[in-house]
Parts: sequence; structure tokens; C-alpha cells
Amino acid sequence: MSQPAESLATIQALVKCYQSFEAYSAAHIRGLGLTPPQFDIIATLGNTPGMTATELGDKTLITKGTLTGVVDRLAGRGWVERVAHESDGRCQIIRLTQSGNTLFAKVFPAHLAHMNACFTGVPDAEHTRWQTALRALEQIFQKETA
Amino acid sequence: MSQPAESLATIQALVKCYQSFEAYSAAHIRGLGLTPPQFDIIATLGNTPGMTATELGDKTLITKGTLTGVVDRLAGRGWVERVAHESDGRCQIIRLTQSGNTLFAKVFPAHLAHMNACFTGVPDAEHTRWQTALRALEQIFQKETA
DNA sequence: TGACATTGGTTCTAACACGAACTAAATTGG
DNA sequence: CCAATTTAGTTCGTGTTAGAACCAATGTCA
Repeated sequence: MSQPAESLATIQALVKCYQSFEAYSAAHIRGLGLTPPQFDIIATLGNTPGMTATELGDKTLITKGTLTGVVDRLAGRGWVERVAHESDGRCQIIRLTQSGNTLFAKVFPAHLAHMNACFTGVPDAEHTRWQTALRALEQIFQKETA
Repeated sequence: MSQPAESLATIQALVKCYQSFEAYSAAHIRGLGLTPPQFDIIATLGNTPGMTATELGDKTLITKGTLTGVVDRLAGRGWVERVAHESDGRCQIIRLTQSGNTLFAKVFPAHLAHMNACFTGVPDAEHTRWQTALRALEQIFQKETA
């Protein structure tokens, strides 16, 4: 039986944990000259031939209204471009430009290394425990959303 | 030894878990006619005599620049008010109004119940496991931020 | 006491977030 | 084949976000 107090404590722990991660991660990304959503898009488009805006939104969890603006700004800096879909006149393919690929090759490994740095010395068993817990907790919220 | 792949998997699990929570929680809060930060502030001020903007920002993790705007809108709807601090001329005490208290009494228990609903049948031992994992993971990011 | 740094809040800018309304291009059903 | 619906993206309104510049009140210290 779960007391309300336990649920609350679990939620608080989750929120604090995520905010710590976010602060750590976002600070580094901003240091690279990007915003977190921008990095997310560059990282998602890297090593792919591009994808439609809908697909990109699904992967990054950015809603379509927001995506238009973020892609606009990335396109403005010459990192991504929109090209027509060959068969469906409604879609556009969004993909990295040359300079976008160069950027990806620079910032993606750098950020990965930065994130990895704080996990030095953590045994795999610990990762497994964390992942198991997080996936179970995720199910808690998803079963209700459905 | 932690492989990079494990760190990445842990982070992805954390992000997905948090986003599930956020989606579940925020949808309900918006249904109550509030935004998540607004709810956060109402919940923090409830059952207190009020506090300074700095204190409120510390508790809600809302930066001071943002707080000004959020409090402005809440004050505009008559739910909170700013009163002068008796000894320090720089501070203001932010507190719930009568109507803010009424709102708090309505929405706070409602949201608590909504959050609690998805944890029905979860044993305390499971909560303990989750909290232990989340707090350990939080330390990972905090030790680097310091 | 008087320069100087600190602290508490507001304002400003650029960007993101969500949902709703909108346009254009498919797709579906009769 | 055409009307009705669905789907893809953009636009718009309101609100949130971080960080920097700013102002006024306070504290410090020589």
C-alpha cells in the first residue's frame, strides 16, 4: 500500500534529480553557443539523410508550432535547410547543411564527453539499477496517460 | 567501469521518465486553469504567512526575473499580493489573498489526489528503491556542478 | 561618515512552450 | 469524380525561461 507521503517523496526526488541533470547539461550546451532544443535537433539530424518536421518533432518531443521557430533560427544560421518532399507536397525534409554537419561533428562528441565525465567510476550494475527504476516509474505515469 | 553507452541509456531513461511525469502532471494543472509555475507558487504559498520573492524563488526554482512576471499575473487575478517587508525596504512579502487561499484549498488537494492515483497498489519498498536511485543519480550531476 | 560592494526586485531581450486557428495538400467514401 | 475528412506546417496569443543590465536599499569597513 502506498501512502500519499511516499508518492510525494518519489515525485520530489524525480523532479530534483531531473533539474540537476538539466542544469548540468544545459549549461554546457549554452557554452557551445546553442540552446538545448537547438542541440537536440542538431543531434537528432546528425548522421541521417534528414526527416520531415513531424518525424523530427516526434523524436525531440518538440511540438510542431514550436518546431517551426526553432528550425527557422537554425536555418537562419545556415545549419539546417528545408527541401521539398519528392512525393508528398505537404511535407518538407529538414536536414543538416554542410556547415550543420561540421557543427554536429564538433558539438555532439563534446557534449557526450561532458555528460560522460560525471559518470566516471560508476559500475554498470548501478546503471542497470537506475534504468530499471526509471523505466518502472515511467510506466506509472504512462499507464494513466493512455 | 561505465561504458559511454550505459551513461547515455541512463540519461535517456531519466529524460523519458521525467517527460512522462511532466505530461501527466501539467495536463491536470492546465485543466484546473493554472500553468505549472502558477500552481507551484500557489502550492508553495499555501498554509504559510507569505515569504519574500527570493525565498519563493529558492523553493520553486524559478529565477527572479521570471518570478516577477509570474507573480504579476497571479496578482492580476487577485490570488496573491505583495506587501512591504517591515524592516528591510528592499524586500516584499508575497502571500496568498483570501481568494488565493480559496483557490489553494480547491486545487492543491485535487492535484495531490490526481498524482496519487497513479501510484495505487505500489508498495512502500518500491518507493524506497526509486527514491534511493533518484537521489544517487542526482548526486552524480550535483558533484560536477559544484 | 562616506566610498564600495552586496542584496532584492524589476526590466529587457531572445528563445521556447502549448494550444488553437488557419492554409494547403493528400486521402477517403459515396 | 467530387465533397468531406485528415494530415503537414505555419501563424498567433499567452505564458515561461535564462541571463544581463539596471535601480534602490542595505551592509561593510577604513
